Amino acid sequence: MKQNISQREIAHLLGVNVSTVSRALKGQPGVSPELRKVIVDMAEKMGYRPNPFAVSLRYNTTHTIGIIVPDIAFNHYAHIVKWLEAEARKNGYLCIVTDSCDKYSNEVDCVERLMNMHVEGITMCLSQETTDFSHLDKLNQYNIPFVLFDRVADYECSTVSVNDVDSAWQATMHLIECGAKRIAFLGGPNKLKQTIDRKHGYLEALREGGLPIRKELVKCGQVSFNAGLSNTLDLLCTPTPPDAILADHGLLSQAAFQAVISKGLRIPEDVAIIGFISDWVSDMFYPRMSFVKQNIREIGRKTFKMLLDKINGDASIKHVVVNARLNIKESTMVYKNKQ
Amino acid sequence: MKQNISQREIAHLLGVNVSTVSRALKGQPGVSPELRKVIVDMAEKMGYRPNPFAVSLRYNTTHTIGIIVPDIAFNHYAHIVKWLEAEARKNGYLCIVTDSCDKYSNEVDCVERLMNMHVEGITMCLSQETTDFSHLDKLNQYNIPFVLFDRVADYECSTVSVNDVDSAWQATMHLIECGAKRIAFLGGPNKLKQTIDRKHGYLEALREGGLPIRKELVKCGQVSFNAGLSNTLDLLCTPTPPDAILADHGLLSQAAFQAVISKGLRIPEDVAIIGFISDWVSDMFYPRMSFVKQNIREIGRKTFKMLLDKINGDASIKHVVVNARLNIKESTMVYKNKQ
DNA sequence: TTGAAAGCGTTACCAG
DNA sequence: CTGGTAACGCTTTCAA
Repeated sequence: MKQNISQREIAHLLGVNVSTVSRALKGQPGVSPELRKVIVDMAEKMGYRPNPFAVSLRYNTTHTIGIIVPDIAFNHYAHIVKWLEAEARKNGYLCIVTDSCDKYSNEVDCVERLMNMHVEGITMCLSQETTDFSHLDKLNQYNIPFVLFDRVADYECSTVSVNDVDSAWQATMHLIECGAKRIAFLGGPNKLKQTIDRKHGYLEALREGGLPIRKELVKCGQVSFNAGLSNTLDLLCTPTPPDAILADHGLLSQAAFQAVISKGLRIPEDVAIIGFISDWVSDMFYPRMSFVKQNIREIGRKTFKMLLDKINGDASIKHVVVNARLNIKESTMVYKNKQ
Repeated sequence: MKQNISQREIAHLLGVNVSTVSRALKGQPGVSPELRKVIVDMAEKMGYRPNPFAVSLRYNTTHTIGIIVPDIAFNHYAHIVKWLEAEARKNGYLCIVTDSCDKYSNEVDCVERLMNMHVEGITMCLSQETTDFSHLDKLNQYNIPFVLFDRVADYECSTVSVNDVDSAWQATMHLIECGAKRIAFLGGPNKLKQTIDRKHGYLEALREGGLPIRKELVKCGQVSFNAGLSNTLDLLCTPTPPDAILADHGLLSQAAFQAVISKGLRIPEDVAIIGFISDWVSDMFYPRMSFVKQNIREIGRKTFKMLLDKINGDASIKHVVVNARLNIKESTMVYKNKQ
């Protein structure tokens, strides 16, 4: 049962000074080759590991970043975390992962805990509730680098996001081309920028496509499976239900799908569906769901890169957009001629 | 732009000693109420945050645990991480999450990095390749507490797992009761204990159910979507294909489902499928997939609890089994009378 | 080439 | 009740 061994102990055992041990182990000049070998061998033998806290204390650096996601169990975010972690590892960083459960209060708490831990930087996806940015102000005050990804906000800071307006526009246009006349938009909270942008793209497409904008076809609410389910059921139970649905988020897409099925309606003949989901999730539906394909790996890589640059002193504010594109599957493959 | 402020600086500003500041901020006795208030107010005003590295250095404790999963992007593991993180937070711990990508070499590296970080404990799900446990030996040597979850091994250490043998037995029995005569087992590597156990349950059930054991219906290989796909296709392309499939892992379940669909076969009429997946994943399939329901939250909670006990000095080795039970959906709802 | 000592921020012990 | 100081493990500067 080994104890943590320190440089001092090695020095003591060898009858040399700690500073010599330090130099030898760090490969710094100023130690004779013979002595160095003796020291290195001893360190090896004793299972020496540098104490990261002593090093951190000295250098004020931790080689650690913080990640905050709304729900680590949801595949979209988990996937991004995977790539963030992969990039972090390549660059010698460890990731402290925290989950806000999509709640603002938790998000604030996560920031607080990560600040207390003195992570070198933070990358986060905002909760759906977040409209107050004082926690981000705090990060700025303390000069802690951070980058927002996926869900960004109207806040002066670096971001990595998806072309929300345009991809929603494309999705809606596609539905129009499929012959849909009554396209519903199933979204998150009205205050969430991601939803605002995607809704904007949707509305623009309706306008350009010459379809009337019907307020009753726009259903925004919580990003949750249950909210998505009941909102979709509401849509379907009106006298003039939608013939197509654009869902703003993976959870809502799944909920919409199930709601439609549960009403005994056919996809895509009765209702076409397109959502913001991953490809492997799309494949699980029957029929497979058309979706807005986001380059998740790229989001992860770009986000980490940007954060690393900031950690290394880049003070500029950048906005990177990782383009998403449509991927058409059976859930929208229909040519309708209604009304 | 605030700098990190130290107790020393506060002491300096107030013309008192650091030790007094320390006592005041820690709420320890031995400071007059008035002075304490002055110090606390000043600390507040200056935005003082204790430096965790100084504290760690002092106490040799980090309030950090390490988590190693085979694939953080896969919902089953991501879900467990969610609950682990939730428990950790409640207890004042942060989680360093690492992803082994189901590779042994990465797993060893993750252990190494977490040890270097001096996490207080590690909880991990082994990679499918892991048959050498020298990295666990190392953890024991250094007296670093750890707990294995989900995938455990024949190694003397604390574990939290699912009743693999029994749940596979139940699943197989269920298929037999549905009238299946040729039940295939789609599993992970033959050396993976999880697969061994589940296969064992499957074979036992066949025996008890009076069905012959057919070697050609047991397909074990990589745990990956592609391996699952090709193995299932192999099964389906034989002259006497299976009429039911038990899949050993979520990825394999999904792969099996798609393989069957892609061959134009009906579920469950031609091939019934049951897998080890989560409920929300089950719901996405059409027809919904019968599954072995694992209590993921309980796995997370029990694992963290056990690790925390170890950190607090409990040296005993415990094996907790979180029971899983069948959840029957449409993918096996059929009564066949074949042959 | 090697040693001695100071310092990073915090806490604990001992004096006053 | 308050101050001084040593200690945690490591690095760096200065001196020998």
